[in-house]
Amino acid sequence: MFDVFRNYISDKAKLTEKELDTIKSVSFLKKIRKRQYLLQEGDVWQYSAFVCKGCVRMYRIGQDDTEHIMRFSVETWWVGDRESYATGQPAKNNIDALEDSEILMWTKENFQALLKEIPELNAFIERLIARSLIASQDRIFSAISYTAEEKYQNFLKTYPDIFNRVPLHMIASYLGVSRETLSRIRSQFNHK
Amino acid sequence: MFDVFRNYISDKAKLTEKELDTIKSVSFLKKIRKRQYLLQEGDVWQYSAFVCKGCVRMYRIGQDDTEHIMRFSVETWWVGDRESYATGQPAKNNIDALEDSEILMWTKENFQALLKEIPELNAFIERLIARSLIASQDRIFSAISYTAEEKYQNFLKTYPDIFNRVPLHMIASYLGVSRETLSRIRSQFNHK
DNA sequence: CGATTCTTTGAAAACAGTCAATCTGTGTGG
DNA sequence: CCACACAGATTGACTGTTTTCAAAGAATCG
Repeated sequence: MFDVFRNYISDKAKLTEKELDTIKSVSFLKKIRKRQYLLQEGDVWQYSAFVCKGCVRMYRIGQDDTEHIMRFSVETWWVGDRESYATGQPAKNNIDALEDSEILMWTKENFQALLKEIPELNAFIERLIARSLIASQDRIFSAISYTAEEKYQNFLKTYPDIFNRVPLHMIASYLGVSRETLSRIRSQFNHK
Repeated sequence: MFDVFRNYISDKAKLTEKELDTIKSVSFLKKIRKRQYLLQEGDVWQYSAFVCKGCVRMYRIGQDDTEHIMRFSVETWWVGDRESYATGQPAKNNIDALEDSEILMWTKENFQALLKEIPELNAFIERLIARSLIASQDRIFSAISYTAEEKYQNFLKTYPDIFNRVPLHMIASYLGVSRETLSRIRSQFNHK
């Protein structure tokens, strides 16, 4: 499963075989079943984690006890609660698996050592975080400026690899609309 | 005006006087009048910028030609289009002044040299970016899970120093609700 | 003071949410 | 292999919220 990571990073950061070996040597693979938690609200997230196989979601519980999905991660996406990671505070988020999944993980300690040791990796992670910020900004813009239908269309366009893989009511949750509304938007669109 | 920055950073990063002098030596101060642009959509943003005085906003124009405010920045806040900065691509955002303002700036080139030269500064900026990501996540959660009233209450609580300083219709724009709705929410709340 | 910007209010229409029922497909256990 | 439970998707009727449009009142600024 490390090969998924190796393949992913090959065109994104120029790492030597030795560096990859080092990265591999401190990694470990966690297999989780569908519906199993990777992180529960209240626990502290202390890992870097990369999805090699499967699909997971990160979500928060709102006042009304409903789930609000912050993020989906499929193969070759990273996953984790950055807030808890950065602050050491208990996580506000839950992470669980939507499919049987395999997650490549590093402890925070080990990963930070890698970043110090391998400047290329460090630079790559910086670019990753920069892109993450851009994606967040775009999602905020979508949330405050798009209609429900536009949000859905935009989701399809932005995440074509996700929308046919996760339940619709979860996409609705991600977009911040009710599942019924999303269902109606879709049927409207199909009648054209 | 550099003293505003000096004072701001003193308890956030341990910098020597010499380092501060270096940082100051490559900085420049830009004074902008109310309504003046600091960045216009289509231009490339190539600076790091810190608000010493005044208040600016960053916004995007939606399909329907309406402004959607992505961010306010007042004294001791940073401002800039990170996406354009990171990618070198034309900005999607506009930045303009809501009050006469004074902005401490560095060119991207100079600032990156500073980051290399002063590890403490680099570490501080990393923490800053981490916090920025956390704030973005919270805003996304607010956008997809709160009612309009909750969004407003949360804004008041989160940015008490901003809400009585910028026009209400801009807060409405920031929250993604119409100004009329925000006005009604406020009057409801006042009648208690 | 006049012009502009900002805020509020009213009424109607559009929109989205809720509740409840139904329909579908999937998978499990008898 | 069938029956059943379960998760997911859809639909209808209703309710409630938000937007839109229009107008008018404040506040601010030159």
